[in-house]
Amino acid sequence: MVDGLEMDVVFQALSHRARREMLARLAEREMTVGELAEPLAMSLEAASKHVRVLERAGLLRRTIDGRRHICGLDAAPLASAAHWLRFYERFWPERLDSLAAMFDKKPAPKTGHKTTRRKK
Amino acid sequence: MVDGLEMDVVFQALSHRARREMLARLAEREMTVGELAEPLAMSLEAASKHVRVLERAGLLRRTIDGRRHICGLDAAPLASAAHWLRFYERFWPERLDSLAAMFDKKPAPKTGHKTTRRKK
DNA sequence: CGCTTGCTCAACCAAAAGGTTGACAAATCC
DNA sequence: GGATTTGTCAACCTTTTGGTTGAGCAAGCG
Repeated sequence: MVDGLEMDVVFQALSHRARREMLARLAEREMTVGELAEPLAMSLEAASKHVRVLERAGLLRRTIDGRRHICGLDAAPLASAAHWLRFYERFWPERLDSLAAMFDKKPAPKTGHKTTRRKK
Repeated sequence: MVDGLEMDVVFQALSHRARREMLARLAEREMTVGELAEPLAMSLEAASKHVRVLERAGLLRRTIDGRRHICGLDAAPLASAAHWLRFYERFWPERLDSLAAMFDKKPAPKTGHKTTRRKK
């Protein structure tokens, strides 16, 4: 079971919507910190902190060009994460249909997450 | 780009080593909270909190059997996470060799993460 | 019955996360 | 040179996270 300490920081970086959106946009093209911050409903400094988190996780590489900081995606740590997840493939339905269903469902079948009680 | 709010809670659940270890052990067999807690260097209550975090993320299902709480793996949210990650496949080296290398390297090639400076 | 086991709850705590604002530094523009 | 743009730093605040301990409850066991 491959599971470095690095995983902590990678998964944690992925656990915030704003950071995932940054990665998604970096997948299209390189961007400055300001560009990354622009669509986000927060201060530039807050966005800048998110950039730093991604950088610490190794998901973002920064090139300083004058006063602009140009950010690029580094997906390598995502490969590690995917590799870690792959171990559990055997436990989820292999047909992607049912996976797709998880995203499409209208009111969502109310995933009960009910705590069942065994033969009272 | 599929990216539900649920992702926050899943990735966050995965961001702690103890919780990942719990999942790994649940992949082998169902376990009680006490069993999950046993190998961990923390109080039972602390471990119990981790179990709760996994439960909130939908990664763990609990069945109450008398005084014992029996926990089982639910890998479905991991499928969502894997699906999210797959989008970035195109950005990492497809040969698994290099991925394997990332884990095997002895002193690790000191991933510089150096901030480069453009044509001063 | 009374003790032990398995677990949660409540209170508390320190540290980290996520956000703000104001000041400042360094490039670039005019 | 002066103003503007781009981003960081520092201080501060609130909420969440991760841990502790002590109490308590509900099953099971002798």
